[in-house]
Amino acid sequence: MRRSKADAAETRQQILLAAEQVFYEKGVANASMEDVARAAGVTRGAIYWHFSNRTELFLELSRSVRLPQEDLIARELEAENADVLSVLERAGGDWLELLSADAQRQRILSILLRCDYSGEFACVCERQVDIDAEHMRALEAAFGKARTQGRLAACWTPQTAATALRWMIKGVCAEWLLFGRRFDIAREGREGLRRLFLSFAPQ
Amino acid sequence: MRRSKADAAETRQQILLAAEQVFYEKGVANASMEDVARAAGVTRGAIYWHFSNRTELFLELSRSVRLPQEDLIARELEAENADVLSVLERAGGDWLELLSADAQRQRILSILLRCDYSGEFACVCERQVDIDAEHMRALEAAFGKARTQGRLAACWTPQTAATALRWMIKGVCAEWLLFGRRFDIAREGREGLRRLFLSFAPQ
DNA sequence: GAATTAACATACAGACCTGTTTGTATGTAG
DNA sequence: CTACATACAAACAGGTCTGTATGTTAATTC
Repeated sequence: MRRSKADAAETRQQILLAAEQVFYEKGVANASMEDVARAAGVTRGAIYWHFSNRTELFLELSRSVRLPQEDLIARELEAENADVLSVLERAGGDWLELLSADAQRQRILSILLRCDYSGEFACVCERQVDIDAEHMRALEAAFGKARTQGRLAACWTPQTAATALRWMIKGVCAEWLLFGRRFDIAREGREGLRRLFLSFAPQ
Repeated sequence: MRRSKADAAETRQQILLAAEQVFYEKGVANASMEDVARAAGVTRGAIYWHFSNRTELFLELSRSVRLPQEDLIARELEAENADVLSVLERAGGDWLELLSADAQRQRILSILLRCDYSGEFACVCERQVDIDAEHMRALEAAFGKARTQGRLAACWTPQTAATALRWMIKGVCAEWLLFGRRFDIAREGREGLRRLFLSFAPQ
């Protein structure tokens, strides 16, 4: 029962969706390929046709979400001469709000956070680390620009400011996603960012 | 070959030490009991004698480390009328320094961070959440005291300050432990705390 | 000092789960 | 229209890991 090319693409997408659901519920390591297959309405054969193994399926899944990094970078770059800090603050807040409204993004981020990267999934982790490093460079550049504009308080360096921002966003995401989403991440996140950026500003 | 009570206790300790090593290297889910047994110089029989299953072994291991919470609380409580904020800042910094010098603590925290708590290990996670909640109450109380002393800037509430502090410590620990310990956590951690607590202070 | 029992080692049954292979029906190119 | 490649399903082979049951020896107990 050969399907057409378009059918196959849809099957692949179904598998990714199912993997997202199942990995989210059982964790990447605990979910069997059979679980994923059943959720996708296919057999393991289909999965192994489209993906060579679980790790690659996971890798592909991780590629399908934009992390805060990428969005933040995009926002920051488009603001040439504007007030870099307020752009960054708004971009961070917007991203948190986007996250709070997008269940799929929440699931994928949860999977990435809850996963144990030691062993077979190390390569997935490495990719995250790479993205992270690039993001840090961009953030530091942005804070450097703020510094030359005289908009960064003396007690912060571009590096420490970027680090603090990164820690806060990572912290709030982890807190919210891993422990039952027990607060309003958009509101409290923006509030946290507001206070942090207040301390970034001179005086 | 029945051993004496003292011998048995030592065996148990050896198993815990081995579990720490193996779980750290392979992750809790990926390590087999056989791995742990071999590292401890016993057989799986010994492990199953002392611990009913892997989850309980893991739980016991998690009990053997003091998290930042507990130490911070202790420090904070002993400071009755002193400057709460500087006590908290120093306690946080001290704890990070302690962590940076204690390889065992690093390993256990790494295990706890990297572990996937969905499924069988949910109970371990719950314990962490409970400790966390209690810690937050204590921290909020401390910041509340600072507020009544007029030492907390108007833009912070006890709750938001406690949250920010928690996020920062969690963030720096996760960053350092999970991604190759690529910076001086004691120094940069203290620096981050310093800046955060500067923004806590009035003016 | 016999009986008991604690502290393991060893052996075993069986549950998964993975990766592969084989089969097959159907698009699709020539 | 035929030959082949594609997109799977189904069956298979093998390994690993867990939990338990049972054996064994030496501490304790009385």
